[in-house]
Amino acid sequence: MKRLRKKPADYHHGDLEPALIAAARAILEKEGIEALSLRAVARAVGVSPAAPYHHFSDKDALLASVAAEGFRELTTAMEKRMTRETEPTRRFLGTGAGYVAFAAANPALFRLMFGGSGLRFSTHADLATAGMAAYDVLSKAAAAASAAFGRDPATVPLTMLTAWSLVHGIAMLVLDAEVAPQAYGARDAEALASLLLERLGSKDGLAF
Amino acid sequence: MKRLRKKPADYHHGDLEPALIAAARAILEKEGIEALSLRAVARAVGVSPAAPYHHFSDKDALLASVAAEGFRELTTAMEKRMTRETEPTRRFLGTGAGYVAFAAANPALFRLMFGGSGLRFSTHADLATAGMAAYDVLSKAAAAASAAFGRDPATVPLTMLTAWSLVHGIAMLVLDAEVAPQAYGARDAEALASLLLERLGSKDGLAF
DNA sequence: TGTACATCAGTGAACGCGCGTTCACTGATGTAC
DNA sequence: TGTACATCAGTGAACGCGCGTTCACTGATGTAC
Repeated sequence: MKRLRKKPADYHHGDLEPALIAAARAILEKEGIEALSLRAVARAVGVSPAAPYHHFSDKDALLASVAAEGFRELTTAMEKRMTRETEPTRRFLGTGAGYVAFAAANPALFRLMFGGSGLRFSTHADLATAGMAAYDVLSKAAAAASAAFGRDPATVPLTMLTAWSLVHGIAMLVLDAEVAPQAYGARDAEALASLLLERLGSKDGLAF
Repeated sequence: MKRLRKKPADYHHGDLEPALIAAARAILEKEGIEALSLRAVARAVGVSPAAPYHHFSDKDALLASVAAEGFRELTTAMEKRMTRETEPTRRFLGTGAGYVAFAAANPALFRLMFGGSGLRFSTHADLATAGMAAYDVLSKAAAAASAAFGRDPATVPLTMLTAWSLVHGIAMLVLDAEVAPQAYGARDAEALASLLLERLGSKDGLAF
């Protein structure tokens, strides 16, 4: 059990690491990636500029932690959205909708997660793990949908990649204000993604 | 010795504006967006840090010009790739392949064009125009393909958006190293995009 | 035709700024005895 | 039990840096006469 700290003038913050990550996310969404400096994060938490170095080896490590948290939330967003359905195809569509809903709710974080800064999966194990977990949700849902539809399992990777690309693309385009969901009669990005995915999945819905 | 300066002919650069844009692109691709400062660009061209201000009101204006040039090249990349084909469907597929090929050849520029920094179309008319022109190529090709296939013209916007999202998504994912074309038996990003697009366009190619 | 001169397109120094990171330090805390 | 002390998690000042932008300036150029 953690002992209660006296709130004012506490020399030791107690939960600095998660607090820094949370503050970084807040700055990211409110002021954008270019305002996200280590000093700004420390300032937001009310701590000296050197304090973060007791929890992160450098700025990149903090960014990687923020991105990893993002992937974990993306994973649960997809899972939650998926478990609202029982039919395999609808569950697959649900993961896509969850993906886009997450992106729309966390635009700057989403961009950070997907290469917005120079973060490398290869140098941050935690980030790579979290990324893989998110990938797996999409992948397994695609496999289940494909199987339920009686399709050759060999086609699963391409089906999965098609859906992922579509969903990632629409998320990015809406984030960039390149596409307005309303222009297509959709309430929001998630609805637009569902629309496109359903059209994609329906036989001869898209032949051209 | 004051007399030892550059040869007089060099005092006026003569083509500084395009030279700055070219240098900015080179830095962008070689060193990344975070290395792209106005001073670095001036340095690359061999000009004082204040010189760019005679051609661009501020750093953002230079970035917007670079992005606009990117959109113009994207447009011609799609057009060139499209005109290699005669059949409307294949022409449409060609625009998508051209789109991805451009992204793969100019990753950092592509990211700049699509919201990588905080550039706003609304504040840079030139950029907006160039963006629209690129959009039109894709849009018209989609309409032609749809018509040739005898589909309801009302479905064109969604077909176009589906293809755009797919192509934009696969471009981004390959740029982020999130997806390796080789893992899908494709030579490169362009080949992978063609693969997905063809599968998409073929009747019952993707039902799930 | 030659020239005065306005305009253009550079220079180079300076400005204030916020950044990432390091350093020696110190207050708080947990634990062995 | 009380206490000494190692360890932990902060502080605050300082570092060097490169940035965007401004300023007064000057050399080069084009043109009216």
